[in-house]
Amino acid sequence: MERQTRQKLAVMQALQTSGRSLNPTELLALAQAEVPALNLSTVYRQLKSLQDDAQVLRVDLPGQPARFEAACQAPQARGHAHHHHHFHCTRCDRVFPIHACPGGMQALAPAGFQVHGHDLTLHGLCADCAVAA
Amino acid sequence: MERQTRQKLAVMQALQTSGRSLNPTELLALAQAEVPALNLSTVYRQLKSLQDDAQVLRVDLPGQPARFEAACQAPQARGHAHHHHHFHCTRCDRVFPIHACPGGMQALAPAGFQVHGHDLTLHGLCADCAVAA
DNA sequence: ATACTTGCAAAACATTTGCAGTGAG
DNA sequence: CTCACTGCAAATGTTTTGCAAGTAT
Repeated sequence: MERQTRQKLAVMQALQTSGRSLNPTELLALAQAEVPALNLSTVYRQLKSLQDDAQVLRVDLPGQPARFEAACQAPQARGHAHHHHHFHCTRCDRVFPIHACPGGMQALAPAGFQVHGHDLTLHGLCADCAVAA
Repeated sequence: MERQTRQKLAVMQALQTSGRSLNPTELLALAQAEVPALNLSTVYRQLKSLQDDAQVLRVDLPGQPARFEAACQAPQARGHAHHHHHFHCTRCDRVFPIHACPGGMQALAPAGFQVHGHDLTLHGLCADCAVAA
């Protein structure tokens, strides 16, 4: 049986309030506003549990430590999350969701290969940083 | 001045002979056939040096430790490597190069964002594993 | 000879786990 | 009152670094 704790609440709220992908250390700092004694191990454990509940999504960008984001509110059919990609700003290091996909992935693979999924990450400047640069 | 050592030779040869992407530990095992006392630190140091020489490319798949591959022989104009992507077989865990690209990335980004590059990874079964499954 | 490289051990990160004490149901 | 959850410390896995000894040039 899964219990409702202050720690779990704090992690989920920090994720929802921020509105973007956070790494566990950033998340710890934010959630400690709510529960000062919160421990990094607990953040990791709650992230795992929240992923199982489909309340949190893990975001893995190539060559970077994992980040986590609050799952989209609208419940998708049969529990799988909305297919999306990410934009990584090389200047401010923030990550933004991209709700579009080029498609046609099977055509890129060599003959005989079966494509079951894909990950796409765009790199560049976000709107804020493009203005600042 | 950069020196020519048995260790550097062994790392480069292991990478070229294998013909695929290897992680530093796999690479160490292979290169130790040539230089038994070879140390993992040296593998990492040589990989860094070979990347600077553009003889080796780093392959970062989301959520996985880094792998490395021998750079394509044909020298590209102005020293930048041939743009390519990767296919990751979820059964045998091998990684294959994909020399195609869907393109049209700028169109996926929100207004005001500048796309400077992208990474694409396909997941599924390679030809060998598709037959076996 | 000079100074770049190596091997080893230890440090630096990211993440996980064992365990005894705490607290939600 | 129970048992899942927490905090802490220690372990794990990957990559980096300090340093004294080795070796290309």
